[in-house]
Amino acid sequence: MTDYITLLKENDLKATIQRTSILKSINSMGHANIDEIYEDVIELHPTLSLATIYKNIILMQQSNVIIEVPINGEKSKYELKKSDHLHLICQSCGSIQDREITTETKETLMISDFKLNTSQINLYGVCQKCQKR
Amino acid sequence: MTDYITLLKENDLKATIQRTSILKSINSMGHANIDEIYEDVIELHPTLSLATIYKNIILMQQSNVIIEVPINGEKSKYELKKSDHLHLICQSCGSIQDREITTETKETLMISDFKLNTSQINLYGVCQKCQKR
DNA sequence: ATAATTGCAAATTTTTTGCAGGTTC
DNA sequence: GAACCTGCAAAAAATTTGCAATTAT
Repeated sequence: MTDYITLLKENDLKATIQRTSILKSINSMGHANIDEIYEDVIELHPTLSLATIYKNIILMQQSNVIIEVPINGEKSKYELKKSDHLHLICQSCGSIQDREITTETKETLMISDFKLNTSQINLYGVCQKCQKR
Repeated sequence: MTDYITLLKENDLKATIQRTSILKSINSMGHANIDEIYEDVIELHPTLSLATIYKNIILMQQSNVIIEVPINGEKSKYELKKSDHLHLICQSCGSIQDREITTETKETLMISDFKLNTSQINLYGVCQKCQKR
């Protein structure tokens, strides 16, 4: 089980209940936007405020504890920082799946004269489940 | 020179001055968010309202005349629909460059059990100009 | 002539801010 | 104990809506 307290401290953030709750919530959903996090988190902590979520999402993003996943026509979602991966976004059911970015893909994305920092690959389409309907 | 009137009519949208102005504006900037479009467009059409821009961005997106480009930590930008390409986003100066998506890259992104529709590839890093500083 | 579009003002939604009280280290 | 964090309420920013007047076809 991931130790959110350690994760936060390693990044010079105080380990508050609010922060560990937000991280736990994001992790359980995989990818979630502000409202989804809020709805989830107040189940256990009814007094946790939206303002606190906004403030912490910004902070934890700056510390690279979480990553923003902007999505066409929707509010950005957030995920825990993990190794490089791409997103399969189903336009039918909205589900998001992670997939490894292969070394071959990475190689084809090397571009001269551009010092690559992070890549963001979102593939929009129809997931397996929805294809079967 | 692109003919925005034809483009709009082909997509069953009436060719109003407001719409052609918005398209012209997006094209001249390459990529622009709502506010940038507004600032640009009122130079020539001071009465064109923000509400009209919002309404039309949504409409023209639905008709696939323009494409949303969501960007980490910023408001989405919009670009004219063109052939598949990826974005090089400079984290230093904010510039956005288009690059062709090579067939090799496309091949490595074929994923079984996922019916791919559109792909969105944003590479964040430092552009050539900024590297030289 | 008809149906669609515009611009305005108002309403709604989303995000940010300031600060007193509480918590973490 | 010092510095930081929270929750509230209020402020600011972003987006949407309704409608009368105008415009495109």
